[in-house]
Amino acid sequence: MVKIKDIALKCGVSTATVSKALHNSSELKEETIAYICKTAKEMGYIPNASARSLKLKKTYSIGILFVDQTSSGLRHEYFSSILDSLKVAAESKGYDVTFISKNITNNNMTYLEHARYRNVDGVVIASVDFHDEQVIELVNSEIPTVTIDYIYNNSTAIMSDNTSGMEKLIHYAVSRGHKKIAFIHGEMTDVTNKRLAGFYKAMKEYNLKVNPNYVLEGRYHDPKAAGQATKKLLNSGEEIPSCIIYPDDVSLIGGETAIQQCGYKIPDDISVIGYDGVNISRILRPIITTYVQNSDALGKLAVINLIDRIENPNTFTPKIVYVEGSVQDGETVKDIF
Amino acid sequence: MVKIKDIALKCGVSTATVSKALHNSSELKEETIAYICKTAKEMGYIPNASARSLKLKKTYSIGILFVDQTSSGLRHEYFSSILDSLKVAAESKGYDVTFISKNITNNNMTYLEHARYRNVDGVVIASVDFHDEQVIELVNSEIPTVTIDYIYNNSTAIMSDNTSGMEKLIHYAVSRGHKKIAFIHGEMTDVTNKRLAGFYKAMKEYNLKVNPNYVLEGRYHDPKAAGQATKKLLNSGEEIPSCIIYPDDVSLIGGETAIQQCGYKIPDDISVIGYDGVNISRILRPIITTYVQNSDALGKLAVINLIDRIENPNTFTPKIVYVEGSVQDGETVKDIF
DNA sequence: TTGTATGCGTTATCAT
DNA sequence: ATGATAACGCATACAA
Repeated sequence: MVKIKDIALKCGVSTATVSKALHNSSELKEETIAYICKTAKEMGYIPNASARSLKLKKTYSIGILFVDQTSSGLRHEYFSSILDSLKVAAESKGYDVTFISKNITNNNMTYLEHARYRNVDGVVIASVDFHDEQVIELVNSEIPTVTIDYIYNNSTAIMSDNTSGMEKLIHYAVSRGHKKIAFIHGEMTDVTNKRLAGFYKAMKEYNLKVNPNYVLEGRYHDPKAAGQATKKLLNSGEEIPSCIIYPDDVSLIGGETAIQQCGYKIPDDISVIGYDGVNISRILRPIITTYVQNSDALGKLAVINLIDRIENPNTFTPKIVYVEGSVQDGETVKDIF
Repeated sequence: MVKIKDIALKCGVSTATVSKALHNSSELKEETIAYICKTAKEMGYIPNASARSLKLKKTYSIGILFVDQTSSGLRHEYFSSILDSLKVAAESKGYDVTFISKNITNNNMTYLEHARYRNVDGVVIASVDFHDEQVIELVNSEIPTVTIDYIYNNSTAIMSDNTSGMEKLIHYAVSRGHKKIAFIHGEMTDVTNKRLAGFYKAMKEYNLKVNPNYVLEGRYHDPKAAGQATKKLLNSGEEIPSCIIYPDDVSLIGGETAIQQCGYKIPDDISVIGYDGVNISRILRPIITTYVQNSDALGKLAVINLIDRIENPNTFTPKIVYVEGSVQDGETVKDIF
């Protein structure tokens, strides 16, 4: 690998001059810069990030924290598309992306230790257990962080607006004439709480009574759980709802199967609504009526805000950025008037 | 950040001794090591990867190269699950994972330049245009590489065995009594060529004639293209096939819609077979009969082989590792005897 | 306008 | 068994 010293030798100047030339320093004569840069390119010079980082205490790389449990968040389209947009945004700003995890080497580092070890300039935290002590430690550290879908009081948060998302769905369902709306939600996480809040709030706005038996717990990305909850709902002896909202599009598919097994037709007898707006929701027939989360914007905004904080630490104050999605007008909700 | 010097000061020894202690050098007295390591931990010492890398010319990090076009490979479950398993395997070996791309900083680096800049110890190449000059440059460089689903003659390749995958599918279809088998394949890539080879080979083995009109081109992950090809097939005036094989599970869904629109029932009139075995294939009803690619094994093997090459450069010779998947016995193929 | 010298944190060689 | 010191490649304060 050719280094600054080599260029200096070839050009008959000092390493300092070369370094300055490569940074387009105004101290140097135009022609010196041109000459040095030209030979540097000819010699195939590539700076050494490690050396630079050691000197500058800055790596131009950001860490990305995805949970590293058995079934990583990466496998969910919502997160993989966040990762993708995040990566693109970071690269366009000159930052590289590195995964942060616990298990680096044998000497079990914490997230914070790992981030320090790699000297990342900041970390985007997504899809983790936000109550994990190690995550909290990281957020409270000197390392700039941005969280996705969770709010700490000292870190910027990019939020897919789950409350307004639910409100929009209820609004949509009501505008189609639905009044008996059931909500099968995911396990009790913060996201779920927000959706529940939106659900109750919107129902109240329309003066619709919420039948307590119409609110059931399923699990995210678990069609079987959704199916079970659906059957429980339909076999309870209670009047059946005209519309069921599911935790996500994948759960919805499990729900659809259960509904059909109970002898009902979609959407003629029962309408169904999903959440996420994953790719498949547009491919299946009937097209799924669902709430499309703007995962592209989430990833991009996370990076923009993180880098802004990194590069302007003085003007920084924690922000909460809400990202709105939109209702996908599919074919699983029937007009009933 | 506490550094070796701080520990040395506190312990009243030299930095050299601390460094040795932290590496469990046999030169040192047991008790010295114990004492130094204890205080190091107490002081919250974390090594500095940049400094270490500068000295050792080794970063304990590997690059991962995904295409960075508009629609990144990351969005396909096949690749995101490869990435996930790859990440887990790398971390368990003490290596971190960094994305390699073109656009780092303004001064458009090539893949190779980027890899050199970050001093990654090796690169896993997946989901790219393998004819891209920059990719070829990287593979031919001094940096160890492992490719996924493509073979260069001087780099280890981890291959999802597309030929035997197709053979297994044909075998499965034939064992169910099918003879009139159509194959809608993806655009003409190397993967497609392998699948075509497997298709023709297996058909020949069973002495089944391939109707040329039964082989059509669709596009990967494009249900619309699959639907069009399906309609072309069914409206050609030709006798309809009893079974259609699609480029992937998502395409299959588009095919199913087309088949139903043409007035046929699945699988009673026409059986369908997918490829990939994505999550959704198990969730939909009917469950998709498909070839499940072992993406976990692919990611893991890529890392294992890459690290092996990194750590044992002398004993290395390029290998080709074939990873077999298995037929998922779904509900979209009918027995016809 | 250019050069000299130093230090970033670590490891390794060679003394002691 | 431990310590002094140089070197890794780069950027910068300061000198010339």
